[in-house]
Amino acid sequence: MSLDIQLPPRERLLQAAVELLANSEGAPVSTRKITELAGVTAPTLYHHFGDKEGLFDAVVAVGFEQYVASEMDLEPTGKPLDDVRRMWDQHVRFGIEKPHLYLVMFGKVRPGNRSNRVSEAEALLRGKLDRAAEAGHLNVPPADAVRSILAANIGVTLMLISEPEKERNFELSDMTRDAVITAVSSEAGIADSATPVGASAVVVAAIALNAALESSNPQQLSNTEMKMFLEWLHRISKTT
Amino acid sequence: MSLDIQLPPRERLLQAAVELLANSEGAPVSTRKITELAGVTAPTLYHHFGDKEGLFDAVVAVGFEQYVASEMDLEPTGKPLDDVRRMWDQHVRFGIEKPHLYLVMFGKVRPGNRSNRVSEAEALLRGKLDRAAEAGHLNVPPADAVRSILAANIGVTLMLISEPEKERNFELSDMTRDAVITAVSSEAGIADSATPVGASAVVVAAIALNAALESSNPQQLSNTEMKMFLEWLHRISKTT
DNA sequence: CTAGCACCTATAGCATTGCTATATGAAGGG
DNA sequence: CCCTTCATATAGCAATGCTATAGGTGCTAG
Repeated sequence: MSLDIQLPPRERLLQAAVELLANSEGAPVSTRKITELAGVTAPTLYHHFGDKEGLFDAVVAVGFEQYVASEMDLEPTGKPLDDVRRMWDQHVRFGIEKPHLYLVMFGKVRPGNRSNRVSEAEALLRGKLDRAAEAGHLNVPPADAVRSILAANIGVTLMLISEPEKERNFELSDMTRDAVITAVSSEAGIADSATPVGASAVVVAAIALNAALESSNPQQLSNTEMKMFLEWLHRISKTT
Repeated sequence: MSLDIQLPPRERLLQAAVELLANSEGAPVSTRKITELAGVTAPTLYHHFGDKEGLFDAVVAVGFEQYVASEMDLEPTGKPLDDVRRMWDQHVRFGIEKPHLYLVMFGKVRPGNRSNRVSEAEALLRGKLDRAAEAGHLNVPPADAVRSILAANIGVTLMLISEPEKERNFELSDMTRDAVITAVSSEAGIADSATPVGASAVVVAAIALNAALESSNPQQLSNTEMKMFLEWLHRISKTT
């Protein structure tokens, strides 16, 4: 039941924590299980990490470095706002692929006590947004843009994580991403909302009809007709 | 140290839980402190609520009802999307005013396991958005709009809660709110002031869709399907 | 009036949790 | 060879969520 590979205990503890964190679906992981799997006793853990939270911080630091690295691997596109979009996507992907790590990083909110990881993620985003601002692509201060984008990004990721895997609809991410980024950017100002991207009069009308039908069922169509009608309506409502 | 007011133990437990939850700044609240403050022993708690989580659920249910009530108190403005904006603001205000309750509701995310409160909040929003859709103010299906808005709303609220009270910048909320709502909305509503009095929303929407289809034929339906679809649309458009 | 029954509460204690006071071992420098 | 320093282990504490069991308490049936 212990990691036989003879590494220094510190590394074994980290490895054990990662493994248990990954396999226990969101359930709390005890220090005892960790030390047991690492083949080590309790004081060793506290000698090296001081705290359970210290150990988890170390684990998260590793994960966060991977996340940052995966972002740094990508070359800047030249359009800073496109970089921001890509960063958003990386963020979401990281959360989906390693939910346990992500939740340790961003999941436990405390009043008046912002977590380090949030600050670090903010700094990362800030870099890109400063460049966007220099290029005149922002219509709000970068500091404001960062907070808005990051808040939405975390909110979306948490929501996707909390959804059953099968039901996950990533359009949610794209939609919200473009919404907040467009809002802070001066490229396509907020004002042109009258002609939203990809929306056609047909889609708008189809959605409206669908909603209206749900609240009152007219008698002009039989049940089977209505069923088919609704399905087609649904298909029309789906853009792209 | 105990609540002297002689209420039924169940109520005393609820009251004690609320009080401790409110005063302990985000720190975990133990069942022992709760039962002690309520002047009651452990089994009583488990008899009435089954679980610590059960007790907290009951507490949260009370808080949520207040939240819903505060929303219901407001009369609809007539513009569904304005109602949505107000709902967003109510959500944020609730989170700021009762962070402990809010965090119990929305703070503990588990992979693949959406919380009841999220679903309930979704249903609330959904009501308003359906009306917006009926009025032709949406350019995405209401279900998608709900998720995007709610995810951003929760994200923003969590971020505001996690910030030191002095630094809180509520512009973050307004900015993000308008961003996501604008993104899902088509202010060029099809059924705005031109809505004939007395005509049902279904008929209006059907006529609008018919008109929209005449100018652009979508690819989602085959020719035969489209033919039948148009005929049914026609039947629906005929007022009885 | 009393026997029985359902409901509610208390006594006492279990297993697990994070963490630590203290002791033991090993490695290196004087 | 001793002494310091670092790293690990023994054993156990206090707090946690929860429960097996038993004891009231009030209501209804006989």
